[in-house]
Amino acid sequence: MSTAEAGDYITIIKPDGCLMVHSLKGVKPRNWQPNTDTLHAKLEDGLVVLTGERRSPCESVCIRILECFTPQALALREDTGFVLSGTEADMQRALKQQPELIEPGLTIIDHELPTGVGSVDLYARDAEGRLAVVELKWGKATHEAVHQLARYVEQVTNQPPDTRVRGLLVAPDATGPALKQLAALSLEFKRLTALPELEQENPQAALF
Amino acid sequence: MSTAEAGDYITIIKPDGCLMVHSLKGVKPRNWQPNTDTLHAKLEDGLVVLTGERRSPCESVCIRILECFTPQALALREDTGFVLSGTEADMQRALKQQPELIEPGLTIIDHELPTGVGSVDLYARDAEGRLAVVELKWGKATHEAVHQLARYVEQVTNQPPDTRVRGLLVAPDATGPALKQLAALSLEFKRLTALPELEQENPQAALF
DNA sequence: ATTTCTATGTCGGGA
DNA sequence: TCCCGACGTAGAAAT
Repeated sequence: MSTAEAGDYITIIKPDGCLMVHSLKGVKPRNWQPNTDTLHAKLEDGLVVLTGERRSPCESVCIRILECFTPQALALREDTGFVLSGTEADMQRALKQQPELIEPGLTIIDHELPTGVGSVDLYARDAEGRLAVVELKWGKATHEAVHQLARYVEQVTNQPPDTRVRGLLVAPDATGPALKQLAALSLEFKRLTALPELEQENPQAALF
Repeated sequence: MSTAEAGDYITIIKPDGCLMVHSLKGVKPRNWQPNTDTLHAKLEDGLVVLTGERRSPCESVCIRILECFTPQALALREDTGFVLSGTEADMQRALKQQPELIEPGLTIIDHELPTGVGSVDLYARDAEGRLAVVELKWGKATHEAVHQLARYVEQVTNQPPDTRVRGLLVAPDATGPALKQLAALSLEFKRLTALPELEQENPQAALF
C-alpha cells in the first residue's frame, strides 16, 4: 500500500502490461506495476480513474487523473531489435574467443560453470596446465568481486582433483580494498581496458 | 559500450538529466543514462543525432533519430509530492508504534541500528527480558533475508553482554528454503499480513 | 565524490 | 508458476 500526492506525472502503459508513472526526476518511475492483467477506466466524481490489477502477486494501482495534458495512443512496431549489450556478456564472449588477452597460453575449458555458490565466468587452464578460475568485471572491481572469486576458487579447489587453482580477476580497474584483499588471498588481478571489436553478426542501422 | 538496432522507441529526457529510451516492453528502459551533464543535438547525414554526455562515470549515449513521430516539450511543475511509500519504512514505523503486533510484551529499544553488517530493522526486548533482533520484509522473505538476520543476530550476540539473542523474521510470507534455513539456525518466523492504518500525517489529494 | 546497502528492485532462466 | 541469481541495477545514506 502506497500513496503519492497529486502532481504532474507522465503515465506510460505498454502492451506487455507494464504501467509506469514517472515524475520529473529519476530513471525509476514514481510508481509502477509490471505484468498488469486488467486495466479499467471509470468516471468517479468527474475524474477519470485508471485501475490496473494484477494477480500473482495480487496488487493494483489506481490513478486519479485530475487533468490530462497530452493523451496519446502510439502504435510502436514489434520489438524487432536486440540489445547487443557490450557488457559482461560481450566481454565473456570476446575473451572466450581470445583468451590470450588475459594471459598467453591460456585455454578456455568452460564458461558460466555453476559451482554451487554462483557461476564462474570462465574456467580455464594456463600454459603450465594449472586450472584457473576467471572472474570478469566490466566496471571497477570491488571487494565483492574478490569475495566472489575467492568463493569460486575455494569451491573448485574442493573438487576431487584438489589441486591448487589460480584465481584471476579481470577488470579495467579495481578499488583499493579489492586489491589488498586479492593480495591477501593470493589471487591475481589482470587489468584489461580495451577489447578489440568482435565481428558484427548482424550489422544494421544502429540506434545508440 | 552497447548498441541497439533501429526500431520504435519512446525517448524521455527529464530536467534532472535522466535520459531514457523505452522500447515497447518492460519497466526498465532499453537504454538510459542518469545524471546526463550535457545534451547536444546535431545533424548527421540528414538525421538528428542526440548525444548525452556524462562525467563520473565518463560515458555517453548517442541516439540517431531516423524518424520522429510526436516530439513534445512538457513543463511539469516542480516535484511537490512525496511518496508515502507504505513499504518497509511504513511497516517499521507501524510496528515501532505497535510492537505487540509482532509478539505480546515486546518493547522496541531501537530501530535502524547499525551493526557493522547492515542495519537491524528493529531491536527489541521481549516479555522475558531477552534481546530480540527483528528483520522486516514487506514481500516474501527469501533465504537472503534469513542470511541477513543471521548475520545481525551473530553481530549482536558478539557484543559485550554476550547473552543469547532471539532473531525474528517478520514478513507476510517466506520461501521454502528460507523457512528451512530459519529452523536450522534457531531463528523464528512471524507471519504478519495486515497492518492497521497509521494516522495520516498530511492528507492530500491522492494520486494512487 | 566515492563506497556501501537497500529495494514494490526488474529481468531472464531453470525446475 | 515459482524460485534463484545477475544487473550498466538505481537511489540514498554514510564516509
